[in-house]
Amino acid sequence: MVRAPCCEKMGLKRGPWTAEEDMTLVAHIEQHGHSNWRALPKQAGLLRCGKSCRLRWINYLRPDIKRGNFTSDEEEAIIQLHAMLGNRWSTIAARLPGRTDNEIKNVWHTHLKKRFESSSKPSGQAAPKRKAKKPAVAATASALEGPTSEPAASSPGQSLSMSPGQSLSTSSAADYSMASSLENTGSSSSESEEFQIDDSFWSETLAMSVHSSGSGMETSDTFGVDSASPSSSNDEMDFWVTLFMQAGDIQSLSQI
DNA sequence: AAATTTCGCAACCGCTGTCAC
DNA sequence: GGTGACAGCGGTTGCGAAATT
Repeated sequence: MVRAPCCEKMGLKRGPWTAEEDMTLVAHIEQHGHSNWRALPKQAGLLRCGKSCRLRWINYLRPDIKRGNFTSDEEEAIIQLHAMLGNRWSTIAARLPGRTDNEIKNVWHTHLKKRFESSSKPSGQAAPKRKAKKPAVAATASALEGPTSEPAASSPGQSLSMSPGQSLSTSSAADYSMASSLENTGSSSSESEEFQIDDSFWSETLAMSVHSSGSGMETSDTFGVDSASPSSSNDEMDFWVTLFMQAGDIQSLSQI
């Protein structure tokens, strides 16, 4: 199938977003929503293609995005989920409230992958050559600190930017319990810290997935983060995730 | 202190899936 | 059923900043 380019290259801006562009986009989405990404930049008066606007919103401007370093529990969760799901970053992201697929993908490729690979080797030494240089996204986040910049509220170091009445209102209690489970273990991970996961985290996580699948395949409610996404493949993926999780649970039970 | 190397992150590109006509 | 438009996803890249030499 031949497709037109996602946007006309002529006259459209590329590269890093400015604070003004961010504010324009946020203001427009808050007012009109984002039912049509392709038309949105024109309506908002942005010289960007819809794809770029969507990406910026999803990965950075959404109010429910959790900023700051990944906790060791989150990192462990990513490793576990990646082992089950492979490079299905969006699916993994759906299990980590407030984290984006892009962010998770970056974290994986930058250090989790190395850590995972080195830990899978017999004499592996996960010795990072460098320490983390700064809180995640601090650089660009500062550009957002403006009068109307709602997302600036999600500043680096903030532990959990979403609130129950916010955009995640469609998220289930399970998401929140997972989030709090992740949060409760507290502090951001230091590189020297061995990542260890509280047993209760996985038992909770597995329990909730088993519970949610108890009445069939109604898992989308439980895990869905973005209710706006109409994709039925999400439901299907949830089904498989649940299945994987159950399988893991069953295996672990059978080993007892 | 300067040059070089390495890392982390934001953004882009191209492909696929879904939906409407 | 075929086609085109759109949204979404995953891989990749470019660049700025930090660490190292």
